[in-house]
Amino acid sequence: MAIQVTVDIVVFTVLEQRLQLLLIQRGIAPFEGKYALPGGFVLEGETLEAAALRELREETGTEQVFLEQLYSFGDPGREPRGQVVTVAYYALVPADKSPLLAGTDAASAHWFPVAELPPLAFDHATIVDCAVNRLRNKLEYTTVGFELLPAKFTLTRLQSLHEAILGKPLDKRNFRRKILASGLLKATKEMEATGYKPAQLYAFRNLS
Amino acid sequence: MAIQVTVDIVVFTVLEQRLQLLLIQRGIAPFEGKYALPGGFVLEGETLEAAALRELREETGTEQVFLEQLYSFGDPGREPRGQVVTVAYYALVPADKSPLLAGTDAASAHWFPVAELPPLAFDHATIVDCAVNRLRNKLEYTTVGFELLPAKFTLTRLQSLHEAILGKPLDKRNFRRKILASGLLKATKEMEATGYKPAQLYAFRNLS
DNA sequence: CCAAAAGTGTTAGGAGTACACCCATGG
DNA sequence: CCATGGGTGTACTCCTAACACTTTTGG
Repeated sequence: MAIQVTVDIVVFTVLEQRLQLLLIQRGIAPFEGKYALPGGFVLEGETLEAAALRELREETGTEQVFLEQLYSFGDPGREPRGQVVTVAYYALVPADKSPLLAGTDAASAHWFPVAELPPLAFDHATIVDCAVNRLRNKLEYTTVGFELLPAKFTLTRLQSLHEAILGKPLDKRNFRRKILASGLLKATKEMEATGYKPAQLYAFRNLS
Repeated sequence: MAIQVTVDIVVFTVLEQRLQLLLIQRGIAPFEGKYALPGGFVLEGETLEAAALRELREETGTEQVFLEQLYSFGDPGREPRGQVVTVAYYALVPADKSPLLAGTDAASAHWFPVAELPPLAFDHATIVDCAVNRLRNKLEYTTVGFELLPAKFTLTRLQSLHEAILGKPLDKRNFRRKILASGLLKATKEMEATGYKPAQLYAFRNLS
């Protein structure tokens, strides 16, 4: 029996000030009842990225997400039914777009904070570790953070997003100085009126 | 026809002050006569890394190398004979161990400076770009540089290695300060006698 | 004594970090 | 007027980058 190729996706969001990811409870053996990453076989004629996007859509209803290849896992024995090489991806979806899950081949899907994951099927715990590390690293030298926010946001919100991903508090003044110095944001003409003192809303300066 | 899985390896060395990589001239169609990366099918029961090491041994006689997974490529059409997902690796071999090639399924294998590569088969030019970028990045925040040198080496040699990989000159005093401050090297009791003023030989402080 | 490569310090600017108070608004 | 979160500046340290001469050896 030949080697088969799948994709698995670690879908991140930040909800309730915590970094969370999407897991699907398996309805069939092996690992029936355990939680696993969304994913499935790559179809012929399909790119790897297209397969990841398709699975994401089929299992979670999510579209228009940031998606990046993570690593490939192919140890014999990682899948009891035969040798399966999986190309892992990670995705970022903003909390306001989290579709909460009109799944088709998912028995049930839920968000779990990365600090409180249930036992995972296959080698998915390894994949998740790899994804969390990648995300934390990339946060420090890229703009991935913006992918998890709505189009307009306050600096406090961006900061608490970073804190949720990194799992540690950041200094408010230093954070603001660094972010503003990067030139990646532009102030909008709007203020966020909720709460007490109104807060400046910023947007990502996508290409100027 | 099912999707198949291969590994391809970008094998780097530094020879004659230049970053070079290993290419094999294909003896069979498709792309007969063109140069390609060493690689081949993953066998059942084999890990991806084991497959890469096996191909490296079979095609180049190289063992005991630094090897790291790079990225996976699976676009339909990248391989005219059918859909093939390849997991790309890159390897570093010190110039003094470069075996210069008692290949078996290689019609002929040669080192090429990365700046002067011939046209490559399949999507191997993309894979090479990806590997060169990764190597240059990793050089700046890891110890991969040491993998390309013999056990004992002078600082000048280490510097010219970095210059060859990065493709730009470095300041001698700043380079030495930074490397020595990292604490990764220890001076040996030996000097390199070749040439004029003898130079201190250093070794990588592997785990202390 | 000359050619060749080894080795060595200082300064200036930028980035990161630590740290505490006033401001605008809604109730 | 008070509770809540928004917003701001300074000082220190460390890293980076620019830059040129002396030393040791072989021939």
